[in-house]
Formats: sequence, C-alpha cells, structure tokens
Amino acid sequence: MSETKKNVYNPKEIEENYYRLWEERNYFEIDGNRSIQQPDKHFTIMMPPPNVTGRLHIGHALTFTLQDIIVRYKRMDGYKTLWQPGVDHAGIATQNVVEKQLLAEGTTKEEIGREAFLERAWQQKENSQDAITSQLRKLGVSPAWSRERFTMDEGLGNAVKKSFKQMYDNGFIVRDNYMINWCTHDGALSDIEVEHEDHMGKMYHINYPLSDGSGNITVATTRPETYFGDTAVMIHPDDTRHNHLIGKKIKLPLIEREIEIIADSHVDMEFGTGFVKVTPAHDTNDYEVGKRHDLEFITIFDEKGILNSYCGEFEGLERLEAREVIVKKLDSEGFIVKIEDHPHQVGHCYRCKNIVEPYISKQWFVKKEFAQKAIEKVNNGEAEFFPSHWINSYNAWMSELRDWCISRQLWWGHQIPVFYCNDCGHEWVEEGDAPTHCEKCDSTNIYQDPDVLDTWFSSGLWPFSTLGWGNGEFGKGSLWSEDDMKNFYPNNLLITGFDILFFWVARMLMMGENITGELPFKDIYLHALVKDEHGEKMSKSKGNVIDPLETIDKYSTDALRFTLAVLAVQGRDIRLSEDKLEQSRNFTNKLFNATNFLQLNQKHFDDLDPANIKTPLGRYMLARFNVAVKETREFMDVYRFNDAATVLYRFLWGEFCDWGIELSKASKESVAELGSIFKESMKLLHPFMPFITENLYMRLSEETLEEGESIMVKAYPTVSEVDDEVIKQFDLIMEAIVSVRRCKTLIDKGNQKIEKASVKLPSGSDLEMMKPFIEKLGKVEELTFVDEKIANCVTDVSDNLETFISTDDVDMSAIIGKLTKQKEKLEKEIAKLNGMLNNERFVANAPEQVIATNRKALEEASEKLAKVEGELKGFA
RNA sequence: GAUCGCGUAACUCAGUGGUAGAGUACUUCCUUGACAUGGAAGAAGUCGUUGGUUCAAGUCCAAUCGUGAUCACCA
Repeated sequence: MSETKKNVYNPKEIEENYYRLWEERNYFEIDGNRSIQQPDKHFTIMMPPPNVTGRLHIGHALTFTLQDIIVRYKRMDGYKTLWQPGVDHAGIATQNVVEKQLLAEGTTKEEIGREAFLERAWQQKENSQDAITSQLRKLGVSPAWSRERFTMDEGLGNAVKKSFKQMYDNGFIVRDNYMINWCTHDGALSDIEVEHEDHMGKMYHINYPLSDGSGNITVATTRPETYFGDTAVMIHPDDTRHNHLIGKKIKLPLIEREIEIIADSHVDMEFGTGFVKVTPAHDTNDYEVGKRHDLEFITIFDEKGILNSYCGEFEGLERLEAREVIVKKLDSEGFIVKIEDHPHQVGHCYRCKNIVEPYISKQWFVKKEFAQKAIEKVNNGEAEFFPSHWINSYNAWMSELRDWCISRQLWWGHQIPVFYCNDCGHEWVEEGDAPTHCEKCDSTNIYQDPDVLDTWFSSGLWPFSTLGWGNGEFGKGSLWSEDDMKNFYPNNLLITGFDILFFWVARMLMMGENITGELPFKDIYLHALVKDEHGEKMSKSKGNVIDPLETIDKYSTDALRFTLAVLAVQGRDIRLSEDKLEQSRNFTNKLFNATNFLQLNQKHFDDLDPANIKTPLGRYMLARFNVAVKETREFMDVYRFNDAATVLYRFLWGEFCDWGIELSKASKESVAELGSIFKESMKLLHPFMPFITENLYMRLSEETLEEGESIMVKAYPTVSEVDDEVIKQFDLIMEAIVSVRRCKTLIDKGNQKIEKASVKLPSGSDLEMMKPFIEKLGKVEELTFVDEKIANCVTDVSDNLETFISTDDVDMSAIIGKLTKQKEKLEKEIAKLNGMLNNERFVANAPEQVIATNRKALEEASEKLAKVEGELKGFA
C-alpha cells in the first residue's frame, strides 16, 4: 500500500497549512502582490456568485479552478488583481429549499408568516455560505476574501434600488398586464425560467354544437379544461371547407355560453380539424388573436390554479386534476369525438418542475429595447467571446428578446422599491430609505409593492455593484473603495458556464451598458459542462457524480485542478475520469521525485539567473524552459488552459525529467543549474498546481513558508534569450542516444550495458562534449566516433547519424526487414517531395521558406536512403 | 423547423493551409544515482463520406451521413 512506500508525494501534509498562511498574509487581496506590482496594470475578474442552496459540485470546481489559474498568473505577472468573491441569494431556489425544510418540520411559510420565513432564509444563507466558501478554500482558490459580498447585503440592496430608479426614470422599467409564464407554486417566471420538455400527452377532439342546431364543429385541444375560457373559434379565411361558417355562433358544451366563429390566418389549415378554439387568457397565441379581434379575456383559474365560477360545476378543482373529471363529463354527454396520443412539449418551472401556465397578470417588466446598445457594442467587438462562436447564440437570443418579467411573487429577494399611495393613487420609486408619506399628497396611507425582483436583476449588477457603485456608505473603505470603479471597471474577463449565457451574461451586458455606459467586461470565456467518462451528464439518479471534495481527498487539489485544466478545451465537453486524475496525480509524484533527485546532490538552489547558466546541459535546459515559458504565456493569454497545461506537462516530464535529469547524471556540475531552472518552472506551473509548487520551491530554497515569501507573489517567469546552437547540439546527442538504444535492441541487449559501440556523427560535432552523455544514457562502456562503418556489425540509421555495434552472431533477417521498411518509407517520402519540387506551379507559388524546407528535407531523405541502401547491400 | 458544436490511432482527445500529435491501452524489454504513481524501444491513422477552392486541405467552402446542445413552434 502507498503508506508503506517511500518517495511518494503526500499532498495532505502540505495543503493543510499553506492555504491558511496565504490567506492570513493577505496574498489574495488586491495588494497582496505589492512587492511585484507594476504601475497601471490592473486585472479584474468577478466570481460568479454561487447560490446559497447547496454544496460544491464539480462544475464549481471547474469554473473556479480556471478563474484561479488566470488570477494567480496575473497576480504573479505584476497586475493589481481583484478577484471578487461573493454568493447569490438565488430567490426561487433558496425559497424552495427553505420551504422544503419547513415542510419536513410539518409547517409552511404561510403558517409562520413572512417575517419568520425571512429569518429562516437568512439562516439558510449563513449556513450555506459558510459551507460553500470553506469548500472553495479546499480548491486552493485565491479571491479577495475580505471583500466577500452577498447579493442581498445592504450595499447591493442600495445598488438595486438606485439602478431600478434609473431604469424606471428612463422608461425601461414598466408595469403592465402581460401574458406571462405562471407557476402555480412560484408565481411569475421569465421566458428562460421555463423548460420545455417532451411529453406524451393526449389530443382531445371535442364537438361544439352550432347555436342554430344545424350540427357540430370539432375542435382539437391538448388542454380541454381551458375551454371554459374560450371566447371564439377560428378558422383560416381561405379554408374553403369551412369558411361559409364564419360569423356563425356556437354554444360551448355544458355551460352553453355562446361564442362566434371568426377568421384568422394564424390557423394552420393542414393541422387538426381546421377549427381552433381561442382561449385568449390561457394561451400565448390566442392572447394575440384575442387582441386582434377584440375578444373577451376570460381567466378560468386563480393564482393557485383553482378553477373559478366560469367553470360551472367544476369550480374549486385544481386545473390539472380537473382535466380528467371534465373530459369524463364531456364524454358522458357525447361531446368527445376521440382522444389520441399526442407528443408535444410542455413548459415546466425550472425550479420546482411544476407545469407552467400562460396567464394574464400585472407584472413589472424591463423593455426589450434596454438590450439594444449591448447588442451593438458586442457586435462591434467591444466584448469578445471565447470560443467565438458563442456570439451567434448571443445574437440569436438577443434579437428575439421579449420584455423581461422581473417581478416575482416571493418573499426572499429584493422587494421592489415602488410605493403606492392609497389616497391619490400616486406610484413612485424610492431609492433611499422606505418613505412614510406619499411624495405627492403627503398621505401616510401608502404601501410598498409586495413582490420581489428576479434574482438575476441583482446579479446583473454584480460587475460594478461589488465595486461600490450605488452602495451608498455601506462597506466603503472596507468592502470597496472609491478608486475601485476607476481601477477595476470594466472587468477584464468573465469566466462562467455557457448554461447561464442568457440568464446572467446577457443580463450583465445590458445592465452594465445602460447603467454605467460601458460593457461590464472585455473577454467572456464560456466553458463547457463537466460530464462523466462516457460523456453522460452527471446526475444523482445515474450515480455517476464525481464529488470534488472526495476527489481532492483521493488525488489532491493540485491533481484535480491540473486535470480540469488539461481537459478544458474550448468548445468541447469535459469528460472527467479516474484515469485522467491518476495521470495528474502521477505528475505530482514525478515533480516530487525530481526534487528528491536534485537534493541528493545539494540542498539549496539559487533562484534562476540566466547569466549564471554556463554548462552545456544547463544552457540546453534553459533553452527548453524558455520555449515553455513563451508557449505557456501565449496560451494563457487566449485562455487555452489545456494547451498551457500540456506545455507544462511536456516540459517538466518529457524534457526536464526524462532528458534533463538523466543527462545530468553524466554532468554533475550542471545539477545546480538544473535546480535553478526547476525552481523557476515551479513558478510557471504555480497557477495550475499551487500547493506542490509552493512546497517544492520552498524545499529547493531551503526555506519554509512560515519563514519565507510565498511563490505566489514572486514574478512570473519571462523569456530570456534562446540559445539555438545548444538546442541543435543536444538534439544530436539525444538522437545518438536513441539510435544507440535502438541499435542495442537488434542484438537483444535492449536495456543492458554493452562494452562498445560506434557512432558516425556529422562533421564538426563537438565530440568531446557529447561523448559522456551518449555513453551514460546509451549505456555504453566505451563509445568511439567513426567516419566509416565498422566490420561485422549491426547498424541503426537515423536522420543525422548512424550507430554501429560489432557482433559475431545475430539474426540478420530482422535487421534486413527493418531496413527494407525504412527504405520503402524513405522512397515514398522522396517521391512526394520530388513531385512537389518538380511541379512548376508549386515552385512559382509557394513561399520561399516552404520550398527551402522541402529542398532540405529531400536532401536529407536522399542521404539517409543512400545509407540505408548501403547497409542493405552489405547483407546481400 | 432554425442555429451552433462535434466526427482524427483500440480508448479519451490536441492539431493555428506546408511531411499526422499526446496521454492511456497494446507488444518487447529494464529494479539504472529520484520516481514501477517509474524508465527504454516499438507497433498502431482511407483525419465520417463526396465534391470544390488552392502550388498545397485534417485545417477553407459546399453537400451529405452520424452525433450532441440551444432556441422556436406544434391548437
């Protein structure tokens, strides 16, 4: 078991203390990196505030990991960095959680009343906020905790009132009767709070008798209970089957209310019977028809869905329960023609899953025109989506926008800051404290609108309300300061999931633009969902949920973070699996052991100064490091987390450990330099793996975090001059080593040490420098450099060199087979290159550099082919 | 119905017009001065299909098939 193993990295010992020390030292705060801050460099990113409803899930882990990577990078790169934390009151969601708690206790919100209910909701908020933020800390994230906000704290409440007034005064907020989405449990919903789900329902064909007794017409409906609200039947004016009936009257079954047959081109003649019942108060399309034809709007059930007196004997039944009862009665009276299965989509409340009803109600709305400038500015490139294709979804949604219903019949939320006077009927918005008198007639007989605002109204202000905008005096100097709007607005970046593009991102864009005159952020990075290894959505019922806290326990925070980063490819779902986590865990172990190796030789390593890197191997690793720094920075700057993580993995494992450390075994004097480079690469990796990089950096500095300054406030590595010459030399050394190893497999000495081997290198090579490396890693006792093939040997031909190992007895057929295959491959390559180079149009059109590259490739391939053919001749 | 993704090695996926890449798995081998959560060598691809543009296409365009997401409508 791992407990008994030596040399295995144990993250738990390390992660425990570091986070506490970092936080205590205020490294996460905007001036936490004061020692390396550069003037006029600011970076802002807002944390999407988690709901105060539940615990941390893997989606949180992804989004906060990506944010933390960027924030740590910017902080180390000298930016005054604000990562603004906070939590969201999550109106309906939280209210439902508390209602469930009450239900379990055998009571209801109505029983305990609004005041006691809100107390319970605040308690839920406190508990959940504590839980979520302590779980976030386990992820190693570094937001400015001292500035933590809550969407319903007093300052943000002030900002809500101020912005509401501004929007009201500008005519963007209005109150009117609309047909809205009504949840009989949660009240009014905006369009996007309704989820349409496929559902196998029934289509009921019902006979409506003509008033003159001349027969029946048949209408088809999926919601028969709504017929009590019918105020017309319509047909298409061009429908020659039926248009002679236009203007005739029919009598509704059972209740015998008389309605007219009207003509409207909204009817699809191909569908159903051609007759459509019109229920203006309970159907979105019929609402429009009703307005066009000036029909009566009959509402047949109340806010809880209980049928009213328009429904005759069915009054008092609940709308869904009533359906079966009504149909049974209609059938027994002979009105039902037939009932068919009918697949269709039904709208459900996104919070309580209740079936949503179109319902006429007086509500507060934000006019769709409010979004206009935000659409224009985004399309002018003032904000940029990553991946860029999201602008299509943004535009599609924005262009079809309808007025946004912002009033909610809830208790938990920002109460709408509108007051009404019972005496003079005056209505006004109050952005200050609650008034005691009507501002017009001075009456004290006034009341505040009982509804609260959509939760997304206050979160729409998040990019600037957290910076003190509209907060009044609340939090000034502690939670925010007067410079904040100047320094941190607009925010540089938003990172969030695409699932809240419309709910949140679009709302922030329009609110920010209107209220501050500027879009709230420049870059918008939308990440995908985290799915399981088979690409399935994670869900409790499927049992495929990966819990980030359990994952951290098993693999470490660093491993989870690195895995999420390496999988975070723009525009693709993230398939998380144990395999990937293991790979990252192994990577941490590799880094741990690289440090162990370095410290076999010496304990302390200086920080990197390129001028002090003198040995050939040191200069080579420095050159590779520089390439890694350049690529990492470039990928981070365009939010290509996966590419940056892959570069780091490749450099640290594939280049530093597999080659650098191994080569250093033949060049002990280079170890001190490699240690410095390794320390510097811990800085490069730090944003991804904050804990292990801190630990290894400290170990190699012979310091502890308790005494030393954290890696997280040291300058991020920059590119120094890359030595191309030394790269060439080591490419040759490594090619020779691989060639020797390959050659040894021909004599079945794969990994064993052999006495002699000969290598033919290109002229001008620094043989003396190269020799010890090739001997050590090729495991050759004595290496000789030759100009010609030696007698009785096996050969390996590689691009720039050949290896010979003398032998008396070996199976030549394998070697011949291998060489033949090599020959065929080269011939193919040469033919291809020749084809291109002999093509006049290629030579005329292709860039010179491409032509030169191909010429060189042809030359090299031809030379290599000659060698291979020479070898084959020797066996003939 | 509309829009937007995705289709590359057995698997999971990178790939930015210029000779097809990684990790895992696989084959063969190795306890070497850190790491077997390790090391070495190797094998493995009609880049969904068909056209087009181009000197040159996995990459750009069109069509098509498969697959997924979002939005809308369905009386």
